[in-house]
Amino acid sequence: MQCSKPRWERRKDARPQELLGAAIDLFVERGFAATRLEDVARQAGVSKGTLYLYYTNKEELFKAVVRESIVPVIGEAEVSINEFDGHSGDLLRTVMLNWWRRVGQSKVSGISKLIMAEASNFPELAKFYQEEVITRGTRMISSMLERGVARGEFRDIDVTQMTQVLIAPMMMLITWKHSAVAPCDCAELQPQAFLDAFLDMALHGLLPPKR
Amino acid sequence: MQCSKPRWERRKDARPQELLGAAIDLFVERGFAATRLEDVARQAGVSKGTLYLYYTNKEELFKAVVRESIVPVIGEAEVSINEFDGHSGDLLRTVMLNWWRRVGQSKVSGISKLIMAEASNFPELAKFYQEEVITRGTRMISSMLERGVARGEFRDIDVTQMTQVLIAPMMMLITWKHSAVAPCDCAELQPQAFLDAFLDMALHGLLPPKR
Amino acid sequence: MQCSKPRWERRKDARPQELLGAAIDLFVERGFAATRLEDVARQAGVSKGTLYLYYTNKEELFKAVVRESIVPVIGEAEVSINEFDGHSGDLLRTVMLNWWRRVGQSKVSGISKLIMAEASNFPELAKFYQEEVITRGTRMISSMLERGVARGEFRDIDVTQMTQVLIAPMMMLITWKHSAVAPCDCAELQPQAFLDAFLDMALHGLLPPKR
Amino acid sequence: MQCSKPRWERRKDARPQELLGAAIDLFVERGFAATRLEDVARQAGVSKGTLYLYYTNKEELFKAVVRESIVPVIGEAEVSINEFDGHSGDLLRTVMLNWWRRVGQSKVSGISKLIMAEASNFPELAKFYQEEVITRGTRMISSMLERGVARGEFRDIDVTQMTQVLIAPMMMLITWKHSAVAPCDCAELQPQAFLDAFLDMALHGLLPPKR
DNA sequence: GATGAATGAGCATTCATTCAT
DNA sequence: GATGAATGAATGCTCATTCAT
Repeated sequence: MQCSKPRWERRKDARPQELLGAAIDLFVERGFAATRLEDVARQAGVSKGTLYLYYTNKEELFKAVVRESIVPVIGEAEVSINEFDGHSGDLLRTVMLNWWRRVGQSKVSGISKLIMAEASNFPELAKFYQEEVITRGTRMISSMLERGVARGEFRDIDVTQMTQVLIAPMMMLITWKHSAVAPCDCAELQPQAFLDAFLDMALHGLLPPKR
Repeated sequence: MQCSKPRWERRKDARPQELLGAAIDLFVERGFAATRLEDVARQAGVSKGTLYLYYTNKEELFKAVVRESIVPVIGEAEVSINEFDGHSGDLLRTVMLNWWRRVGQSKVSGISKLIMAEASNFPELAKFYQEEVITRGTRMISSMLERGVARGEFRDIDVTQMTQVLIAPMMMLITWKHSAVAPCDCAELQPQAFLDAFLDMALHGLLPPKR
Repeated sequence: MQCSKPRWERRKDARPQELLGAAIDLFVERGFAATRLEDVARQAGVSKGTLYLYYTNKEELFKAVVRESIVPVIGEAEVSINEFDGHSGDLLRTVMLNWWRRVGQSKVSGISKLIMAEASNFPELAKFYQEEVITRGTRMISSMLERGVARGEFRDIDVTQMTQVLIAPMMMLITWKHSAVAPCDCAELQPQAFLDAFLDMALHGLLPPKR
Repeated sequence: MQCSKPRWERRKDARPQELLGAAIDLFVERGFAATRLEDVARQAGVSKGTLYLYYTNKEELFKAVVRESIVPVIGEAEVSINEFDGHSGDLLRTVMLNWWRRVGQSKVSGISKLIMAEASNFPELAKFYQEEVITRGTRMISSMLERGVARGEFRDIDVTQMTQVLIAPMMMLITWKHSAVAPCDCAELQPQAFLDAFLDMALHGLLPPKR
């Protein structure tokens, strides 16, 4: 189980990773349109031309970043939901806090923000992201709500709308985190406090009426 | 009896409105960076140069759009809050539904979305918007929460965090509306249903514990 | 010998003067190409359109400035040369120092500098200036040299070349005065010292050999 | 046996020279502000974009032209002055005639003229040129005068002023050569005759009084 | 006469993409 | 495979001049 490849060949295999790493950094920092491929190449230590050997254009590079960074997180969450068997409120809280740790706190969250910001100027990206991320993520939240309602742990809510209600603050948190403007006089967002406040309210509001 | 169209028409008084109208349309449709001033001018029926007679550059044009479209709405809301004297939950609901009618449902909402998306690439705009809109809007929500707590109509919450919790879904709704990606399989968001679901949950969660 | 015209009518007569005053200021400060007619009009207290009532375009305005400011000085010098009857060296010194007082020390000198700088981009102006100023001025210097040679007060020099030799430092002084670059480490040119040094050397060099 | 011309040719090493060559031609012909970079590129046989691969902007291109064309001449002159050991009058004559051959007679002289003309509109260029050319050139002339005075070969003159007196006609000659206006009725300047006349007079005037 | 709103050609600079080496 | 030189369309902004009022 050794790695007998010579140095430069290992490097060749590593190229896509290095490029994706540079790409995510810059996309997150500047957005899709404002990121220059020359900067991506330079940061990855290769030439502009090389970048085009691996990704046919800017959009394909971006898609690769999404596949690399976000899609796997969703897969893992789907699995953990299927395996969980406690109270649905706990499940919801766990999944959402986990998502915050894996996505919200990492630079990956910048990709989500960027998509919200720029997707309308790049329809191809919008379509891709919708299919690969949004739809699957939404279905995941909905399934937890349905589980809670079915098990009598949640009120009888409008699942479609409540799904969006639950997603919205998480996405907004991300947006604020990456956006130069935010609704707080203080210099820093306090995401954890925000999440606590939100989940507290939300789970409180989802509980079925006491008999 | 000829009526040859003059090369141009002198419309000094109407021009700013025409230009702002064209500008808001295009800014909302394409974002700040992607909007070409030549297109704004053409849509307003004037030449590129004319636009510069009224606004010194792209950023000033954008600021004028904000002053024209968003700032007044905030002013009105501030007034109506001061005059209200019923239950704070009703006040909150009223103000937020009203904001949705005035901003969310109009193209003005596109400006808010655009700012979240692009502010970090245009620090000057970020600063302007933060001061003119975000800070004032945030203070407005907070004051309603404080009123509710003071009058014993709300639980004793963390006002700062809860303010953000309340703002988040509204902003997210706007973002989705303008974003080409959104967490719904259906073709259309249902903002009204979303708002109902959210306010329902939020006001439910804010109520003080029954004695 | 009163001036019975009403206020606004006197003003109308004064317009050309006001415009020329503003024009010379700005041409001297920024050069021909870089001067904006809008600024000239504003400084003269009129509208852009008005300027075009008096001067058909930028070049004509400039010509008027030259006619107003430089041409008369040459006329006066020609007269005073004809009337002088002392030693030609004294005449030369007198005329050149006088020219420095009338032109070099006033903003008029900026026009000469500007012409040297920009004439090649505006052939029409070059032609005009050559005819109205350069040729006449040159002839004037030459005539003094010829007078000196004829009267045995100067060596038997190449008049054409010496004319240029005498003109050159005066023009250069003007150029430096208006030029942002100059061959002195000190902050200020000392035109008077420069002139003294030059005339000293020149008149010394023009004297006929002592028998 | 076809020989279709490629869309472009890769000439990295030659490009800077080609671009500088085109740049100096056009700067000299039209001045700094009036030279369009697109024309420079076209004359060098490349596209606009290529120019920016080598020079970050118009000012840097201009600085490169100066470094390429004028600065070396000054360096050489400084060396030859240090090595000379005859009469200071001969040194002065030699250096100035040499400068005329190397700068005055070539298109390089156009750059000096251009600077005098436009420096005040481009402060950055003025500063650069002052430091790289004017100051060094001035120091060079002064040092020759000081040498002459110290060795008793020149009168005891005001070196600072005389330095300017000597520089002035040389610069003026250049200005006239490139200026579309000049104090001669004939179509052509006769720089050589002018220089002879001037140096004759100047060196004559610098000699110490005969005992 | 006066005004100033309107025009539109003009220019420096950027950057995704191509392709000869 | 890798390089990076070259391309050229795109865009914000300026200003002399025109002309309806």
